[in-house]
Amino acid sequence: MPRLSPSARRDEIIAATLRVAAVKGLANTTVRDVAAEMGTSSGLIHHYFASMDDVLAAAFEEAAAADLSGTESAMGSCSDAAGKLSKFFAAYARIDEYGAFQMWLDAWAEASRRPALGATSRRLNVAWQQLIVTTIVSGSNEGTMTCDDPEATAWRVLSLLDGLSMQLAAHPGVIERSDVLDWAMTAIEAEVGLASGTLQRPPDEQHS
Amino acid sequence: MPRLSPSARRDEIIAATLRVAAVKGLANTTVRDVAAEMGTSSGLIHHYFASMDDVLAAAFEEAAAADLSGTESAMGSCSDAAGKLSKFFAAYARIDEYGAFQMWLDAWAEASRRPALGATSRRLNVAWQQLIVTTIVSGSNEGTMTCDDPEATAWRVLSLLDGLSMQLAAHPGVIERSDVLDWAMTAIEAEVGLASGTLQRPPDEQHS
DNA sequence: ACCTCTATTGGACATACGCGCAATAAGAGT
DNA sequence: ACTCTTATTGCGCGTATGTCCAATAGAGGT
Repeated sequence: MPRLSPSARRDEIIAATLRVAAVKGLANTTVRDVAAEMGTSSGLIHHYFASMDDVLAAAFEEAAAADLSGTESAMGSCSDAAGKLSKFFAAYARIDEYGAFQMWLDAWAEASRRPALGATSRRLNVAWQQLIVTTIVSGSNEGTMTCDDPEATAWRVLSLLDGLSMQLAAHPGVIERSDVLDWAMTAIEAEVGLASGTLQRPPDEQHS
Repeated sequence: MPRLSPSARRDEIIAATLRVAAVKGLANTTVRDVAAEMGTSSGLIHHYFASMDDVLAAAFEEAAAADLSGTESAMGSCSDAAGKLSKFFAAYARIDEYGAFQMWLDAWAEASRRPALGATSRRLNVAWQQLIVTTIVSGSNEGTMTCDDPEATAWRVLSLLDGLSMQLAAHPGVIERSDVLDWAMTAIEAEVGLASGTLQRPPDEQHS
């Protein structure tokens, strides 16, 4: 196999890991799977990562951080706090439609068994929560929102969203995808003192 | 080891599997672990179960069904709907304190990859939701609660509870255990038109 | 007592895993 | 051309897994 620069090879390992994990799940992705996906030897992977735990953590970090920064920049296109929240939910919806939510389920289940993956999962989860917190705070400063405890509200809304999305991913059909967003948006409207229906619901996309 | 009747031995295999799984997690529980826990040989397990998958599915089913029926009977000790809801949350809290929540995380993550486990997980999850639904309906009949859509309310409350508990299990320390129950109970109070604080909060148990 | 059924044993077998390491080869700087 | 660095190989080690099977032992019926 062609000799690559360390950073290019590292990126390719992460990309290959994500391709495998999308099919087999994060927890069931092995060193040999990744090596076969790249068409290289398995030893190469340990030349760049000290352990498989680190590979999985880096891969999860890559995917989740991309989703996070994408959401962050989408929110940046709105100047008002309510508009930012609408963008937040629209971005979240796009992510779990793509099937990326399964990776979060894998990460949460493995968090207590793989230290590096657990630390990454925790950090990114908190980052998502902080996205909501700062928006609520800016809404308070605008005077359009009121909230006693933005930290707690953010955890409640994010956990509601996560819990509902988990049903969507694990038990397809028990609830509707469009309900998930609507319910979560209604919940945060009530939490921050917005009139129900203020936040713009994303169009309900039809799938085959 | 004493020779047992097939049904007794089957039950003991399941019980031993749960004892191990509480510590190592469902996904990481092996045939040898279970055999060692029982003090028997590993071959014995395959005399009763065709595969390890079947053992895990049976164990998960047993544990989740036991938690469910335990909660159901605890709720039966109250005649009023609000009392039943208080019992529901108290029972839920006891379950996730025991560490059984990790098992649900494993089940949700694997649901889309293991059909048997997925079907069991779905069925029991719906049963938990229906526990809330029937209580809300009986509260409506009593005249103590009002709810436009008990099915939707039940999914929202259960998902909030699951989402928050997941943070508790996967990322210890990011939120407080006592907050989880309090937030979920406050949410359902608002959903069914009970005054905030009506439901009895379980005492906050201290751990070492 | 014997016999039959089967619960139970203990280990073999093939496979898979993470990880480490000596050997190889490719590219960059001189 | 020559050297030095290091990306890459290919395989081996130790361990763990699920599954299978011939052999053993214990209990109940006759």
